[in-house]
Amino acid sequence: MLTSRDVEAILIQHGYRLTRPRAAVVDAVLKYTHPFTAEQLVADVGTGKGGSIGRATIYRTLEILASLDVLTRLIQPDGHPAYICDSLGHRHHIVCSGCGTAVAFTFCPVQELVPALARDTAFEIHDHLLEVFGVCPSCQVSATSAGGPRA
Amino acid sequence: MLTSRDVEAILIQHGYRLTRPRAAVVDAVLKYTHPFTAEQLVADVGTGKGGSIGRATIYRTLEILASLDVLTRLIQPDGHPAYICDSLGHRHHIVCSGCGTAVAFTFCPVQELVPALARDTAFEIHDHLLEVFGVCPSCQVSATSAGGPRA
DNA sequence: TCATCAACTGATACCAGGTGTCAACTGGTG
DNA sequence: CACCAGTTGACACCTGGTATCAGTTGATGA
Repeated sequence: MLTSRDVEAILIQHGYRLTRPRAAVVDAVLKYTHPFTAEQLVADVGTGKGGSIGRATIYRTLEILASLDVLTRLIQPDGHPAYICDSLGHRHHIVCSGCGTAVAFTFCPVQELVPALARDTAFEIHDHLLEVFGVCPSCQVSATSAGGPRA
Repeated sequence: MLTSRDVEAILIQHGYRLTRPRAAVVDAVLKYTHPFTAEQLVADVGTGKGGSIGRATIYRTLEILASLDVLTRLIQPDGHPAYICDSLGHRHHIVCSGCGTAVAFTFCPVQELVPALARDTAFEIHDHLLEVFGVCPSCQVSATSAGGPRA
């Protein structure tokens, strides 16, 4: 698990300044256990709340953190982009459509598929996007205890 | 490959009326060989052009067609949603980041992963999202002939 | 400690994509 | 033909994200 020190070190390593607003964004980001949207972060640390960080700054910082692989950008079931911060490296997530909990998994089935896919389609494959959606154990329980799930 | 007749039959089968605007949207949709965005469709058949179909109607019709699996909703490399219409069933796409060409593949590596993932995470897995991005053969050629690719 | 300067910030206006509303219209049915 | 639910199109609105720019901040060297 990353700490704010780690992230700050990464920022500096890459030639970014460590400013107060950035530190605040990093702190907030590390507190999330679920995927969060940019707007959520704006609501949390944006102007008028505990913090007073401008929208633009927050979006810019998210951009930077994502480019440094500190944050992973993922797509929510409703199609909206979200971010999650767990640790470095290539990984995918299962996201609970009930409570939003995300669990990461490092095994990437697409990487195994890439050679065959490249051969079959003659495409040069550069990247991929994979999200899995489902219901986490605790949401399964509450759905059952609530009298059975209903579409 | 689907024809407009097929799609119209599907619509009626599911209790939707076959109206002139819907038929026009279906026709337009079937003409696309590449993934297209809703706004593109609005530009093509929307008010003021050859057609005169309202934005809302186009969005609504896309929604219906996607819910009937006539259209597949996919995510473009820039993160914007797009639609593609090739045929029915579960499938994924490789999208060329140069020209937008999409090639479908029916083999889904995620389905094989689902049991293990469900066991490991205790999630009930319902759905997934998979897009692969790359460069198609003809874009590879033009990149080379244009003096070599550049990051 | 101070001066300098580029990087950074926050406010604001703006833009694009998408949705909600509602009166008018249309197609299917009897 | 009359009726009515489903559908349409115009339009206002909302939301997420971006561009701009004057002012501020932090790192650096003297």
